[in-house]
Amino acid sequence: MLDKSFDPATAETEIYEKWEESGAFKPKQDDAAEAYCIVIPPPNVTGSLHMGHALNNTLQDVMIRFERLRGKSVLWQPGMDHAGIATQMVVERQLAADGNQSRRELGREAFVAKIWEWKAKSGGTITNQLRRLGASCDWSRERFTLDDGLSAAVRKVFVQLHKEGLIYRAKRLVNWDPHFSTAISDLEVEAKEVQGHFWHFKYPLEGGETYEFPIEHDEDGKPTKWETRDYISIATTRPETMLGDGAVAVHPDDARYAPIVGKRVLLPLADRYIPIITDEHPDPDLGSGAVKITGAHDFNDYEVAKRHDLPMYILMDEKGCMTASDIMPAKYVGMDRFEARKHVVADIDALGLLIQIEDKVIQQPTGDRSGVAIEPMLTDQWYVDAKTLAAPALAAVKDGTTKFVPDNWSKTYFNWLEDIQPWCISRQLWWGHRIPVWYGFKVSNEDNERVIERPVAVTFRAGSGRERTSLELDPVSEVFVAETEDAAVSMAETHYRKTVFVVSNRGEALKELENNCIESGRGFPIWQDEDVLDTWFSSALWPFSTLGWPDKTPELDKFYPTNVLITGHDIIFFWVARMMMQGLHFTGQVPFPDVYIHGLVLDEHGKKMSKSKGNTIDPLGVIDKYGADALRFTMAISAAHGTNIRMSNSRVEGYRNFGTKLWNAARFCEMNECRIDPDFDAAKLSHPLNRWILHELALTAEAVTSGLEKYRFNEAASGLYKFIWNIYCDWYLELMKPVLQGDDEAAKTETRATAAYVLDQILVLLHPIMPFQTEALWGQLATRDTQLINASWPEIIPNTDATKDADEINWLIRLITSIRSVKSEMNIPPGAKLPLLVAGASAQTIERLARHQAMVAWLGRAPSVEHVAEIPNSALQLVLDEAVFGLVIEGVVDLSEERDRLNKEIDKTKGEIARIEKKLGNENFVARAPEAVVIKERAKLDEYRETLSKTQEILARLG
RNA sequence: GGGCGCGUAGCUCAGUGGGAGAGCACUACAUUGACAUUGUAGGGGUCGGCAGUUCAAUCCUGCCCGCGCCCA
Repeated sequence: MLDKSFDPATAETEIYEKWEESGAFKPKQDDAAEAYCIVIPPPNVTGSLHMGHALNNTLQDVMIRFERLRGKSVLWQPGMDHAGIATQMVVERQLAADGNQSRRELGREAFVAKIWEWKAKSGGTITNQLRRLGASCDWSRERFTLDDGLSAAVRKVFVQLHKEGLIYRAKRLVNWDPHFSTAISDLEVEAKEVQGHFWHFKYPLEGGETYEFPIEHDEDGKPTKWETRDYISIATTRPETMLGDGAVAVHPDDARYAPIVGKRVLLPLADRYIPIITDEHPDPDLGSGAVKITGAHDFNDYEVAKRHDLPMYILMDEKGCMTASDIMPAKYVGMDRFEARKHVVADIDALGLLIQIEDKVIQQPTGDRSGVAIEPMLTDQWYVDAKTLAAPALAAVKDGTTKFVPDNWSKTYFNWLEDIQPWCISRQLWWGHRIPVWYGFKVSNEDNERVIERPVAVTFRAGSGRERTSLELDPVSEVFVAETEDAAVSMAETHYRKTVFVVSNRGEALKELENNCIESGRGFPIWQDEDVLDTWFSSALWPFSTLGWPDKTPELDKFYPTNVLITGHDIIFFWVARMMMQGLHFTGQVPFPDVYIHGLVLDEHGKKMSKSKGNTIDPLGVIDKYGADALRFTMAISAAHGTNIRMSNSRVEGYRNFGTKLWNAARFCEMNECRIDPDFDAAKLSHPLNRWILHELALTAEAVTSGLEKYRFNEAASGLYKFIWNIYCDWYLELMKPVLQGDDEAAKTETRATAAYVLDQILVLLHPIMPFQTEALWGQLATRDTQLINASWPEIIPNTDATKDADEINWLIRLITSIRSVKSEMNIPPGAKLPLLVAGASAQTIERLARHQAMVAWLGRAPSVEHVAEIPNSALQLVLDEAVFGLVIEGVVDLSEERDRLNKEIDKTKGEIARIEKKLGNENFVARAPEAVVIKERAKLDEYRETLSKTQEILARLG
């Protein structure tokens, strides 16, 4: 006997372990079975399950379980990425909290060892949380982006792209995060609106020159009043960068400044002269229309500086502190940039050159992890030629090889890829894939021994004095790009034609040089690039590196390309585009033909959930309270194409109740000895009730199947909800009761078997969305040697002959509903047993009434049915198709109430008739609408007219 | 400024070129046998506004109003 309800807390873990232990999550070993594969969008190793994960993984698991039930050989490939910055941050914080040495004090090797320790202990909590959700990943194949195999793939890709000229080193402006002291990608920068200021400064013209500047204008914009100025007014939101200005720019059409274009101004504080140039960039209507140009610290200015070949002065070190003492007065050196800002403003003011300070809301570029203001910085970094790789990735979506679902997201994808910038892939971190590049000194050609050592061209030096190879423009390095250190050494040896040895960095190499390593015969030192690769560089390979690439593994052969990537739209740039680019380049195939983009999970007020807002809902809390199935069902039924999901406990509670409803239906079946009959044959059913429910089941199975095939999770879920609750529970089980209490043994046997069969199929159909409870029922309702997770998806073809049965049962349902409705409207207790009269019934109705008398008696509370010539006024009357029914009540009918009720019916019917008559009265409609539509309308009109006249007759007879 | 999307019942949201739907909430009634994590019945909407296409528009097109997200 089943318990009164399902207890997720005790059952779910047990069920999950059984699945996993039985090997149910591994792909079926059957060469004939079609392959189906999804790679998980790897969660971050520091991550813990949030609602976005819950949605994302529910949908993946629904597809995985669905296809597994359909008999495919299914692989859901799980794993995590190493999340360079995030992980380093977590461990650094932990070190600090525990009062340990800092990262720098520990040194690279020891620090990385600490991170591995951390990972072993607390990394990957999310994988256990995914188990709570019911995710049926093949955990035996779990991968991590820093695994040996995946790391080898990363190195191979780097080396090959470099050989092909698609990876190169360049000095460009990057987004620099001064907190983490690393470059970050555009996508890791958020524009945050903050209250800032617009500082207006005077830059005096060289030699005290003056010009006439218009200060008043007439209606046509013509200047009417001028003043004499010996300066140009500029405005800036970042005063500290003025120390690195290379010019002042004005728009070429800006007549106000025409007289002074080409002249020079004195840059205050820095005491340099800089030119006034023209460029399209300044907006004449913004501020004074004159813009200071700081090429090394602003993306727009950088472009201007390049166009005009202006000098670019690097003002800050990796921590955002002022440096470069040859450019600026010594007093600023070492100051934090915001401290320097205060001083610069004060000093300008002291010179009498501060015009005004305006309040201004500014879009502050902010590091999404660090939360500090991003500093555009001119540095040497490694870049991927993303534009070249993007071309095939764009084409594959344009020609439909890969489809976005819903399709409108392809536009987002196109917009980004069409305007893609070179992808900066180096990060100044310690946690990640070390860049497989080794450097050595350049040597002169003559003797191939004399090292050419020149000072670096641009002083960008770590505040700590630490050597930073990759950050310096270093034209004196030889570069050896290789997959392994051994390969790099042998490349270098070939190059130098001498022995080569590896040191840890350039400083070490210089020391070796001083110690005459070459002369002594020890050979040439080389050292590896100290930087690591962007985490996304490895994630981009995920769909094939996890399957074993570059080895030709059976898994790669069988499961690549994968079938679908399921993810959120915020990740189109991060994942989808990059996986497409690398997948196409290295395998020649798209990584997935479908990309399903789901919405975001919002809080109940429609706001994005975020820790800082404190409006997050913990999915594990929801699972604890309502069970994983309820959460999953909520996610699935809410996942309509193109919509976000508002999460609230009341919804989850509702779907938990749905689960309980099914549980109790199963319990009812069990109590009534509805057991699976191995010889059950759906085609041989004779009772209309059973033929009808099979028909409804087939329609549902079809709807669920096609819903899931189209990633219309909400349609699949709501189809199941309606069938299970509103058809199977509300009607089938109710209509079944009188059958089971009757004395037709054959009908009882057939009905019991049908009830059990339909319930069994329900469990299969619902399993992808509610795996735990369905598995529990599957195990408890029958003794069997299989788990539901491995059952077979129903292949039911809707029975076209069932229309007659469907009409009949639907008629029965309408009759019972009408009886209940009349009683309710007339304030008669629903339990009151009223004999039923019927007049004008057709042969079919007479037959149906006879056949289903027990059901009418039970659900309609009608102890008897009597055919009469005319329904007397002493009964409540209702019209159903051709027949009129009467409910015999005790005592006298309240005629005025009865008239009101009938009049209401009449008004309703009249409204319908008027609407259809108007339509049919339109000649154009009859002439142009499809014939079927016209016929349908005419038939409806006839029905309504019949109902109307019958109801009017009843009313007339009431007097 | 560019792109995407949204506006349908009190709330949250599906949906469709041809009779406006669900869940929750609400009202009334019911209740010892599958289920109160329930049942039955019911009220409630000019489908944001204006114009156009069409025999027919909540749905297609354009404009407007309001809102959200992404990119610059």
